[in-house]
Amino acid sequence: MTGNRETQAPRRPGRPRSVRADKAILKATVELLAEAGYQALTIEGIAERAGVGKTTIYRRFSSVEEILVAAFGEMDLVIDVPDTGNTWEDLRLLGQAFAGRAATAVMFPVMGQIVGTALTNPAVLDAFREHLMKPRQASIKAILRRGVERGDIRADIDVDLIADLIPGGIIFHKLFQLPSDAMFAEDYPERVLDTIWKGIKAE
Amino acid sequence: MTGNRETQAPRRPGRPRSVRADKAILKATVELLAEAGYQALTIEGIAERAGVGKTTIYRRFSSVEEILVAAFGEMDLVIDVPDTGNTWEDLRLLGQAFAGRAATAVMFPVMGQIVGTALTNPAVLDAFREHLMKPRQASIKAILRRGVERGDIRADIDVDLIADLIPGGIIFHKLFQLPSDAMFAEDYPERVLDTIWKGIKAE
DNA sequence: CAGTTTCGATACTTCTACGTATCGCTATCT
DNA sequence: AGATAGCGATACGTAGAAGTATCGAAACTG
Repeated sequence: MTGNRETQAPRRPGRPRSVRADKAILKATVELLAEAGYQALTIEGIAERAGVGKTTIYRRFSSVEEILVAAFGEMDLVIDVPDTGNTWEDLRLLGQAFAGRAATAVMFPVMGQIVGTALTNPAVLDAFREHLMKPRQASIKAILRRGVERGDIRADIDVDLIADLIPGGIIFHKLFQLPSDAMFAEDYPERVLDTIWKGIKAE
Repeated sequence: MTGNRETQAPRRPGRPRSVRADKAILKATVELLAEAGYQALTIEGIAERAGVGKTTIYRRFSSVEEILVAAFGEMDLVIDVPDTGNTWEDLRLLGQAFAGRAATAVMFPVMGQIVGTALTNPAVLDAFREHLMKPRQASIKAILRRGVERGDIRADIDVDLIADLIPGGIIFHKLFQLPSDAMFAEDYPERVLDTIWKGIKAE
């Protein structure tokens, strides 16, 4: 068997691309984004931070947006879904984790800027949604479905919609209700949950 | 009475600032933002569009962000609150108007970019929130309070929270659930409302 | 009318990032 | 060993916008 060159490893001649550089580029991109925001994302800045030549980046990507899409693509994060046996409590824990992480960081402005780029480059937002948001919503859905099975939650609810409503209410509050420098009230996620709960609980 | 120079009209000598230029600058800024997004907002671009010299802008503002804050400050928009006599129907109309306007325009990316600037300049987001978002939420609150008075809605609900939840659920869905190029399902605001309604209706 | 300030226009310097080219070196294939 | 392609580094030209300076004209005050 000699003819496996095209199927598995095309193996062009010459020095292979550095896997180390691959990783350094994506890592530097994410770090810069988290620390300094979207506007700090320049090819030159990424190259410097990654300890990599600009050429090395241009050989792989042709724009910052392409790098971001690739970085998000490797991020499929795993959310550990709480399972206390109590559906309400599971949702509360998830909501609080969500709010806590969000309140801390540069996360929200960055999310805003990602949404902002959708005007010229939808791919970035699409990748963000697919790899960063979907897993979070999937964990909410998992809890909701479990609640339905247990009989805690009515079977006729729209799981997808509830999974929008919980994080949506929390995020919207932070973005467009609270002053920029304010934190969440500690019990806010719980209050959101309380209101929604009345609309979805069984009986 | 001779000494009113400081209280009313300081009236410096020389040619007065052109009110026409004032308006043209703010108008051009808002139009550029709506048509081309935040990144198109440059002093030079605004000056050209407003038919005004750069000097004229720098005499009034020292950054694009300052112009934006001023522009938002003049925008206190009046939302006409529907009053059909039916609380649920009032909310549905408002939600649909909201979603309709949002689906059309550059509105969301722009909102995203405004949120994004909060990282370096909270004043812009604060002005946006104060003058653009608050009036919308005020109209939701007005409907909710009327509903409570009518006895359609339970008296112990958290009006502020519900006023976050309705637009929050709708916006979040558009931003982080739908693919970039997708429109709202026509009945989405209504479905959001249905779910929340179960948690707030009287009896 | 004299004095003052703003007007729009234009020119100018500075800065930042882009994208390309070139360097000597290195890693891998045949 | 020789060919090939990637490596980091550096230098370069280009482009867009920032911010400043200067101009003659215009709009007010006293």
